[in-house]
Amino acid sequence: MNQSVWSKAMYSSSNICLDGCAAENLSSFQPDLMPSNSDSSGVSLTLHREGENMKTLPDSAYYSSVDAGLMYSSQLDLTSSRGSTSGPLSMRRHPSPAPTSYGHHDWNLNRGHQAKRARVENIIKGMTSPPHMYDTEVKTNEREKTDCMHDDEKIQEAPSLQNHMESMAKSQVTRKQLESQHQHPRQLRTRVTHLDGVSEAHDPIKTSGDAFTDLYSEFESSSSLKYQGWKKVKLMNYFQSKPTRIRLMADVLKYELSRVVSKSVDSIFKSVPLLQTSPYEVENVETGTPLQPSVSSDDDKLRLPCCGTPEVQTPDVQTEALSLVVQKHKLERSRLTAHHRPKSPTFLINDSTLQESQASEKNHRTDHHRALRSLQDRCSEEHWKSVKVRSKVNSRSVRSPQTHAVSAGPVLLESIHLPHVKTESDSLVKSNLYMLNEGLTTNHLKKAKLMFFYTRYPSSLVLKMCFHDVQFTRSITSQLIKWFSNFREFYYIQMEKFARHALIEGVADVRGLTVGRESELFRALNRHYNKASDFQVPERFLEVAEITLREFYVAISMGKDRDPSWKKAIYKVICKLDTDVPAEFKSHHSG
DNA sequence: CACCAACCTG
DNA sequence: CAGGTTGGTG
Repeated sequence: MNQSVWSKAMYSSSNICLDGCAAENLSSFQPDLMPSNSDSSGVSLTLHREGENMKTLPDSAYYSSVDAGLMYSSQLDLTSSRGSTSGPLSMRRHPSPAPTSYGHHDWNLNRGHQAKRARVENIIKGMTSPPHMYDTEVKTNEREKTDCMHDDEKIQEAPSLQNHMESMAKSQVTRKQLESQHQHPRQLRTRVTHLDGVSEAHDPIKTSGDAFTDLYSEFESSSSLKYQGWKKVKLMNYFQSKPTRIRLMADVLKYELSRVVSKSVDSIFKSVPLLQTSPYEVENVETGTPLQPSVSSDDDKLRLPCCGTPEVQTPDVQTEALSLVVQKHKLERSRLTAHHRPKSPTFLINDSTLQESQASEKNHRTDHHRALRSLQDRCSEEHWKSVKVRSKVNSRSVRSPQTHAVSAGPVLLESIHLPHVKTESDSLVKSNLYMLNEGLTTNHLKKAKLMFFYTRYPSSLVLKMCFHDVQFTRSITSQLIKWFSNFREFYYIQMEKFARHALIEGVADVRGLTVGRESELFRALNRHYNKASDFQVPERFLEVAEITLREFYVAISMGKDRDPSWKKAIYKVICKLDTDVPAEFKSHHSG
């Protein structure tokens, strides 16, 4: 067939011409070639490409300009669908203005609540203590609250408990305030009393009559006469013997504490990955199955750094203290906007995850992002479920055991970045993360595989950006490079295999070689790099795969494979088709 | 010599 | 996927 021969010839010159040849030039004559495609129907490797193009190629339009040439017939389709920019990749080109976990959307949505709460808090502040007292008072409360706990509790729960109590106190008082400013003064007052009591009653010495009286008078001065009656009752108690009063307050304190503690414990258990329930789910009402593009955070980067704050046990090679510090203020801010929820040092990871998920959720994440996140969630979870940390494991044996890793783990992509998040008390966390070599975990590996969909030959800079959570020692670097080398190896092996297969099958024209999402080739690749198939593979990858396949096909059909290094020419072509890795993979550090 | 990528092997 | 080897490069 002349047509075939001609097209082959044209194609075979691609290596030479494609670099300099503008895509337009190619596309200009493609229309004439297309009709001949009818003879490709028998090609096993051709699958729905024609039908797919109109719909799936839009994304590639973004890339087409990057790599002029090698577009083959797809160029035609590109032009016809260029107008569409709704593809998932559009995000890449038009990144969200607020890529951090603290997007504007999130911020705006929270502002209202914040403002409200701020107002209420001001009111409450005014009621409970002079403005200048508030901050110190809170701190005092925290210290005192923890003091009255049992030692073991104190050690592990103090930080979270105090946060919890703090937030609970606020939310409770707030709620009361809003609900019944005048209708249930008693309850309100009781609340305030409790709160004050908690802070004051504990320390018999500090709980001097003066302090107490001050609080009451303070409160009273800003209260209406409606409180008078109740106040009398309260004052009677107040004028009881000091021991009695203290006992009373102690009881109140005990009650509050036990209630809060149990609540805290409950929430903690609910949020433990072990129990298949992530705080995220709790908050968002059953995010769904793992594969479902759950809304988890994508600011993986921030996540860990934030989480690990308390007692970070620096693991082997990790040096994450820095990021932890850097991120701390962000955590603080996040806490302000995040819903009041119990926080525990041990589970801060989940917490921050939630924060990010909230933020990201509101950031109009694309399906693409969600897919990425969900995958990460899932794979993270998977690793969290693992039980052993070794420095050199056959990932296969590592991964296999986990099976019902069902619920969407809140840990992110960079949960991966967890190697450093070894909190003292979280033997749970620590022991559930598989560490491969030098701080690289199985999650890092997964991430690397996904990155392969974008870049087959990542530069060291890209690697550093995407794996900013690991210290780039020589071995880490070479390890990552080795991974991609392995990825490529598999990739090219598949390409060669399918190209030869196509030849054997009698495919006479490269145009008959296509790579669609339904093709066996793609399935093989997807199986390898995206086992869970929960990541939306960029359309561009399909194009690159197709190009690669065709390069192999042509080379083999021309007998180039007799040259020992015949593949190198192909590598040279393919390495130019790398595209930027989406921001989600990269560091979110603003620095 | 160091470094990298491909290759080969287990 | 990791180790080791090989070949190319600077």
